[in-house]
Amino acid sequence: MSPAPVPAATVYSDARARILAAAQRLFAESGYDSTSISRVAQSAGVSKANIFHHFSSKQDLYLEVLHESRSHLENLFDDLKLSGDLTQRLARFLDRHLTSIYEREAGFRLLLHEMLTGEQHEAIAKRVGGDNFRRLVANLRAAQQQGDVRTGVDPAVVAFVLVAASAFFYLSRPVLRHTPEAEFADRPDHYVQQVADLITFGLRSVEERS
Amino acid sequence: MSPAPVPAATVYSDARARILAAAQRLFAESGYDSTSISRVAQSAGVSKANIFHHFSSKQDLYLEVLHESRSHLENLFDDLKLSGDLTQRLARFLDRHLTSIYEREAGFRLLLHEMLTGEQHEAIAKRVGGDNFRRLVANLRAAQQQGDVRTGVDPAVVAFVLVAASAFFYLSRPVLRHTPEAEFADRPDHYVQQVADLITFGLRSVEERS
DNA sequence: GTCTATATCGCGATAGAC
DNA sequence: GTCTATCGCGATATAGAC
Repeated sequence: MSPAPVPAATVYSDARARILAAAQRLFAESGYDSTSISRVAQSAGVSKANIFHHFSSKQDLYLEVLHESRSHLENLFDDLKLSGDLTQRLARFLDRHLTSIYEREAGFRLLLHEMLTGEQHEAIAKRVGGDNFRRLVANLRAAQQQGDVRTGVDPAVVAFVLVAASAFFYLSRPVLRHTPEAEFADRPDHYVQQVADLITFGLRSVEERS
Repeated sequence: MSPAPVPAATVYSDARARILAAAQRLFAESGYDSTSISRVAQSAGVSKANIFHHFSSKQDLYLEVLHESRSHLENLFDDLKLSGDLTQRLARFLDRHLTSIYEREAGFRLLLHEMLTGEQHEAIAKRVGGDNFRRLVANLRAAQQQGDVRTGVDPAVVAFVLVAASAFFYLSRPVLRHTPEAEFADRPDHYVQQVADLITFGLRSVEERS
């Protein structure tokens, strides 16, 4: 008996997936308008017409890419609930967050493009910000109620500054590499540790503390 | 005697200036490729051909806009050398920085576009980052040597986090407005004060401090 | 310096063979 | 599902009158 043939319906061409992958890379690099269907086709190894077979329009292709990317960004933030002292917990959070950004660089760049020029702000807030940010704020609020974090600080602001420290580090890095003062540009570990230390202990000299 | 006519050479048309202004606004809103010469012409109230009379190409127009914007961004950071306690100095710095961003919003958006997709990173570092960032780091280093800031923190990292806190706040604001946890999105004063407080004192509860 | 008219190109999208 | 060929349009850029 010959092996049962794979049912025809499941022998999908991978063209669609290759198109999505190529489109994500190119949209992420240069944004929507700067990316032509021709280049996507060339990069994916298919014809232009084939793209319009799988997607009804360029907009449709872009929205599918965006949708896929948003799903992959849903776990962009790690939970902060880790053992150890606060500085190490924050350093670990920042390290994971930065690592996540680089691991999902294309998706993250799409997100930045959308924040700068797009009009999907509500969708981003719901799908990316929503759960991630909510959990992070909740973690900080819990730490505050346990006395690990002093009262008076707004957990949402702290959460945002943590995210900003990683995200803007990614965005600025090419510029920082040409800034002599910013030696930390090539030392993400040092940067992460410094930020965690800064936020945990503050700037004040020890003798000044009340 | 009739009044002396204004010398012809000085009766410049303001078309060039209007083109530059319109181009800056449109490039800032949507980026390079999404902005057509036709729209710039329409917005500036001149013909397409007139734009090519004043500028040799679209690229040339964009580079002139970028050059002009960079000049106006040179004083984006205020000096930190202000009297008062450290928290208030930082709050004031952040407030002025954020105000500068909104006052020069178009130029700042162009900068973000370039950071995300451009290849002018070295020029940005030299013209925008350079002096601004250098002075800020120098201020912090001086405060450190005077004992106002504890040893162990890297002044460059602190400077960067301050900048990131303002810049990423601007970039994220449209998304934050749709994020229930981020009430500070509509309260920049509160946000600025919280960040200054956070960085000066850190997160630790008072009884934990060594 | 400013315009109208036009050239030329590459874009998104479609038609239709295989 | 995939291709070649093509359409129609708007893009950057140019020519030349005023």
